[in-house]
Amino acid sequence: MSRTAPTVALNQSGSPTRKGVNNEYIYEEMFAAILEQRLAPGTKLSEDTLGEIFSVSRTVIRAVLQRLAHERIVQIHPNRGAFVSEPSPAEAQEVLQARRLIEAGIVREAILKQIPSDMETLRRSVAAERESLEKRDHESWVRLSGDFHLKLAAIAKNRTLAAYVKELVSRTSLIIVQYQKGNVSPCSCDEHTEIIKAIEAHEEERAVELMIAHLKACEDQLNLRNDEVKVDLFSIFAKPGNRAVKKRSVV
Amino acid sequence: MSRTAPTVALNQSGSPTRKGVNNEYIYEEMFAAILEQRLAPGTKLSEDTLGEIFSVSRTVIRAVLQRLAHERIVQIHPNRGAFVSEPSPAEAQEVLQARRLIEAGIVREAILKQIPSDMETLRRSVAAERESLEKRDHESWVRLSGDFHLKLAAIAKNRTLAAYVKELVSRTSLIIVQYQKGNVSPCSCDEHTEIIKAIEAHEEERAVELMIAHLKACEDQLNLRNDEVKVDLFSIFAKPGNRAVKKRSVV
DNA sequence: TTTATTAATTTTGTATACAATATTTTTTAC
DNA sequence: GTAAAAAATATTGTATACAAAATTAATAAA
Repeated sequence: MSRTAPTVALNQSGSPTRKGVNNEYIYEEMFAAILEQRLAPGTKLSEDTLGEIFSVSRTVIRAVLQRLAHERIVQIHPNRGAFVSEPSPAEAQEVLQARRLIEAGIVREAILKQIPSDMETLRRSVAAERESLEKRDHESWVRLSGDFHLKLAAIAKNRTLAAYVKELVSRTSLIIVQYQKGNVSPCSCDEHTEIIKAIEAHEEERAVELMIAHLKACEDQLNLRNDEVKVDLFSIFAKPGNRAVKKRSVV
Repeated sequence: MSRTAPTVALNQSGSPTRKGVNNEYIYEEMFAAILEQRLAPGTKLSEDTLGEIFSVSRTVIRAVLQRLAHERIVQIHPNRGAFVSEPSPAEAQEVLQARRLIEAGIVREAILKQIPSDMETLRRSVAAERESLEKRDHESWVRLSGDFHLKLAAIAKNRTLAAYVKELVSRTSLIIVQYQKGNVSPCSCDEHTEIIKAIEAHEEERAVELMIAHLKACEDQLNLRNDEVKVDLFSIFAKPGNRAVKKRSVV
């Protein structure tokens, strides 16, 4: 069968849509919305609502949510729906530990595989990061700060490891939203610059140490003691024989 | 609304099925079928056929295929369907490189986190592996050989890294099916045993070196030169002015 | 009023229907 | 008989309908 022009259909909003093109767009939109903190951790992601927003059926939304769930950005509770992930302190430590291991390997490989233009790409990334920091544009900074690590991973020419880094960087963003103590440390750009220099100079051990220290610093800026989390109000107020406090219900 | 017994529906095969329980079962079945080589790389996974086999609609099958695709066991070609992955030589090298990096880290962490019963678990795993090897049960051996790495990853108590190892071990199975040169090396069990001993003795550098050597040995047993792959028959038979050979068509 | 039970509503899980694309078969021209 | 074109068939992508479960609202009992 010969076709001169692709057949198109109209969805309910009237905009033309070819088969199978919405999916990726919707994924990118939701991914960005979560990472840029327009959707806070814990937010319910209703299939119907999202379907309305993007003018597609729940079928498409469900596929996107499942993909995000596999990347750990979204958590699906069976029969209850999808929610923006709320990583636990233990999970946060796991993610940072995984990053130290994998990104140390990325640094070593990047030193071997680098070509001059690669380092130029990294420097531009840091420049954009510094700019957003000066503009106090926190949302951009979070994204660009992660971007450096993604670009570095790309240089190592291992798509499998790069995919893991992408996932881990995304999860780190969610972790930072939940557990960052005070304000953002402005030193991150300088640390990135130091890493670039070490890679460029083929100083392998130094580059690796800088990367590990950088990620440790990130973890140190988090408040991972589960203080406000899981405060058991019952055990605080319940005194023996205190009839004013009702018995603990099954929750 | 109070329920004394869960409501059940009957699917077309007449077996009772509660909402949302099929999914995981079907995933496990398909995962096992691929890893045990009952489904060869390249096999088309038709949604309709699989739906018939498991007595569910394409909706459920599609979700499972998407999950397998995200784990790189299955490859989805848009509008053409899902196929059992056929990893390229480049992808094979990527996967083995990623394993060396991540499993080296797993070994270091396992040395720190291990409790005596862990090493017993690993020894039992190797014993099962040796048994399947003696019985010439190749399918069991492939599975059990990977199982050792999964159990080791579990000891390191990092679920994120363990999930990556699971994915990489699965992909390695597919790679072995495609690229293993001769017969299986019977030394794998011994290498696993040596790794256990080194971990138990807290000999960190030796344990790491053994693991890396083990995975390098695995890679060395593969024929990753793309010889029979992409043989261009046209360039072999086409001689200038040879009218007996038809012109190359677009393939 | 408060708590437990029941009903109503909402939302997810799955099957099915239809549309878009790919594949196969048939037809037609040479 | 071969090759190209067209029709027929099959398969995937998406919307929708209905079922199952969860959530919320309403009612009844204490």
